[in-house]
Amino acid sequence: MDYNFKEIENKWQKFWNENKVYKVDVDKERPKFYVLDMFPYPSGAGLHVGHPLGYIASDIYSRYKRSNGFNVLHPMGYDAFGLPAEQYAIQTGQHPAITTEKNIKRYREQLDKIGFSYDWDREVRTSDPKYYKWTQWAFQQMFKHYYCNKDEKAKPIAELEEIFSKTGTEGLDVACTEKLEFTAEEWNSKSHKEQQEILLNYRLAYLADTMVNWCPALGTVLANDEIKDGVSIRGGHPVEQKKMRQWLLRVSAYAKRLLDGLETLEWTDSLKEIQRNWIGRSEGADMIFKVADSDVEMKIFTTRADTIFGVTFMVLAPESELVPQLTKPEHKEEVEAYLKETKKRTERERMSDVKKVTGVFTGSYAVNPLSGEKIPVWISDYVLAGYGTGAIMAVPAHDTRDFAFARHFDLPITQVVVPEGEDEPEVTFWEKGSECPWEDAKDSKAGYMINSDFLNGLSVPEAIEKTKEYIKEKGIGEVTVNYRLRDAIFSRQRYWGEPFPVYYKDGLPYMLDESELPLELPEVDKFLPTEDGDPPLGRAKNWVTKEGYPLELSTMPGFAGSSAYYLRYMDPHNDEALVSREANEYWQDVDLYIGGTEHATGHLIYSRYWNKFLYDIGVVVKDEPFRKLINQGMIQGRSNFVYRIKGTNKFVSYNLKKDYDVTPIHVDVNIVHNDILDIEAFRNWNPEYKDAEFILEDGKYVCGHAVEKMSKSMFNVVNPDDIIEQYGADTLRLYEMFLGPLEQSKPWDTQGIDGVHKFLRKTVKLFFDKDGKLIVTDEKATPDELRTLHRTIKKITSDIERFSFNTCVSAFMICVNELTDLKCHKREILEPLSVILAPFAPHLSEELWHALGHEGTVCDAQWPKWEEKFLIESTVTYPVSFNGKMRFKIDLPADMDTKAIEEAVLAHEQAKKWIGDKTVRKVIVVPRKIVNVVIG
RNA sequence: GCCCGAGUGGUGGAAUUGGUAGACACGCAGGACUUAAAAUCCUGUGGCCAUUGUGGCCGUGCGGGUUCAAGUCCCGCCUCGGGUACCA
Repeated sequence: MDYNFKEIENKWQKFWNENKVYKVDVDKERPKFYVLDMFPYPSGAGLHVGHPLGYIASDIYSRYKRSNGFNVLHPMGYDAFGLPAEQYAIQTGQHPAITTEKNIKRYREQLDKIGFSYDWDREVRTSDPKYYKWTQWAFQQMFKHYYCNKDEKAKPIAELEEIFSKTGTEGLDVACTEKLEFTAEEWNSKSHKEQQEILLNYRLAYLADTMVNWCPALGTVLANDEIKDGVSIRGGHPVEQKKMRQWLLRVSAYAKRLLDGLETLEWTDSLKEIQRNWIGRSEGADMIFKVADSDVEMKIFTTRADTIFGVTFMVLAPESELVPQLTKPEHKEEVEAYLKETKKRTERERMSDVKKVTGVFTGSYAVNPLSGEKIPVWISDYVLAGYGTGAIMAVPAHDTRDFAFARHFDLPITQVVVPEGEDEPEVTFWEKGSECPWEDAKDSKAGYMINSDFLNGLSVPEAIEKTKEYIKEKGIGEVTVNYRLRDAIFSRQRYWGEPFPVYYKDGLPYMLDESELPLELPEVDKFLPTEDGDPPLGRAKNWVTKEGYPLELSTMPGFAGSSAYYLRYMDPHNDEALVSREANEYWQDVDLYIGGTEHATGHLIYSRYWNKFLYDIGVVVKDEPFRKLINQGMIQGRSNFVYRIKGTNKFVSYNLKKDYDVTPIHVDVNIVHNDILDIEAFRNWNPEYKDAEFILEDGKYVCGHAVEKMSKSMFNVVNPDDIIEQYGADTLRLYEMFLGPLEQSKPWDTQGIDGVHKFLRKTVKLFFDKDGKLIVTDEKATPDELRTLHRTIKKITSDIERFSFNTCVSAFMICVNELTDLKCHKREILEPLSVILAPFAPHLSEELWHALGHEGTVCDAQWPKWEEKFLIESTVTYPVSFNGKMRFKIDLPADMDTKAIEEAVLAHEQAKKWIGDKTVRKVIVVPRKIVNVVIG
């Protein structure tokens, strides 16, 4: 029978749909399993062949789990707010909701063709008011909570107000923007407005004046993870620093828990490492340096307090609040000029000339708390205001940046660590006027201390310990931990996002009442900023509350809607809560999450933060949202080239091009087969090539190729619809898996797809003859057939468990090849085979399952168990090596003991040849594996 | 610079705890069927040498090491990919 995949796939997709085969509900009788795909942004280009890779893998795993008796939640939805639809709206005037709807429709059509087991009744869209009601709600909850460091937990802001009114900030240990100090009396005597201003310092969602990444081309602020190399990831536009009043989320409050939580997760080490680096924990000390002839104190953060005797100057960030206090009148002009200069430099410029050393002296001197020495205080933009305290102690002998700065401004250098493996040099101090003995800062991770008073002779770790103790004792500092993780800027000056449920009264923000949620996105005449530079929402009519108070004009960023979508899938139609207690207690968390690694520092940090907050306020039962996470690799494009001889319309074949001066030109991969150009199709492809001439080799035009990003401009986009049209969805599914390990990036090359398609046809042939008649018999299976089947069940089961889907496909091919050779058409073998094939090729398996006489879906068939008894063989073929080199094979009984094996091997005719006149020194026998004879 | 990860035939890749390197597929070559082509089926296919046949040597980025045995473990390098970058 012909393998009529079109008919089969249409038939069963219809069946699944009509019978709601993939609908799931809470079922306390069965264990749950939650498999999630990172939901897509529905772009105008539609899906290419790289997108479904992860979806196919998760679908296989979902079906496998279902067959093993689990109640599997496997939903899909759309991350529907976003810049491209809005940029398109700006250009064309078409409302982004319309564009988005259209794109979603196309995505859905494409997804449906692949045969996924999604429960579409649970679909969510982040741009749906019913959905974003809960995004807005969560934001309001963050506004209403603060973070208590002692209990490591979010708490209601009302509790903080009570603390303030009773004891002020005395003994307070909470997350805040700025450390404030006031008494209860002071708090109680403040006006309501003043109190509200102060509370913003503590709220988890707060409004603050902050330096932001402003992208003029997009007209909006961007978060750190939305920028790379100083330009926006979306569109590649330049970004500059600007101070603006913005909403922020106090993600930094959760830094410790976000870091510690990683230990409990089954994520790849590399992904955990990326998150660890992003969170950036460093242990060190805050130390106080007094300023000479002044009451001012400088607080600095250092991880190397032990090098304090090597400090020869101090540096402040230009933005530091201490700058005006420490600038002496005679240096004022110079300092102000420098500050003006640094402000002008955008982030991008700062990056492009990293090596350029700039700075200015304040005129002040600080006093080293240990040595009592007076050292100059400088200002330089190599010190960041946002990290630590915005001030450092400089140890030029052991820090590259400090060293460069010292050399540039001729500041003295004192070596305090002799690195491991080096001898103590004669000269350990340098100052202006003599030749500098060093070319660069010396490594100081390991070694011993010199020029350091009571630390002299100690090893580096000992010295760190001793200094910490010392500064604690003397009260000149405290041991602290610093995190690199910044609070997330949460405002975007754009239209197509969630409106903030916020209004303003007397310049202060207030939350709308929960009953007024969702606050729906208003209509605007244009999707551009207003003439006054307000965001697009400034164009909306009546964008005010019932009482007439103005509403917030910014909208929320992309990560807002994706931060809790996995919770909403558990209970997608609930109007009373983000997720009901019952649904959340049943589904708990995501057991398996599959998606791209590009979300490592964005979505995967924010949603962990979001989830932890919801956990703190009792909305969800799990502290971490994604227990196991797999990053699927990228599918790259495989481009093809033709070579045009310069100045002509003549093209020369790949292996002949070296004799000509040619320009390589991308050619559509869809008109190239196995690197051979379809010349007719090429002439029709572009009018420019209508009259093209060719220099052929062996009568063919051979194209060149290269692996590049899959994109329209490279003409290497392969559309899953085209593959399905030609080979069917089951072939597409198998081939995507067959390409290689899931986590690995690999180029898409349609060559080779024939192999898996042939495999499916061969499978069909085990069931039907060439007239389409079922030839399956009820005959008893032979040991060989049973061994093939059970070996395959074992291999497939264990390979699915370790997400090795490519080897599964090979195992199926081996199985079908063997059964074909055995001419096996027995139900006893073929029925279990159709069940284990179902996760990979669900359409064909469903067809075969029904052909075998079953009524219900193959999805609910019990996963077969392999039995070891069928795998046992009576003889083992031992490879026999001599000095580690395999020379011949010998068949021996499986239960033969070591001694007998040794004798049998040595008695073998071939063994004599290899031993020759040499002596047998040793014989190693690994039962059922190998024999190695050591001769010499 | 720092931190991860990876280098295996012409190609994608396999080898799960150190135990027959190259499974499975693509491609290529030869053959069968066919008027022909497509499809299908069969055979061969890491390199080098030798050959009537049996065969031999080399071989998992490079150089060392551990081991009876190394693609797999250890040390040093090279190349590519990813992350991050004035983070004190």
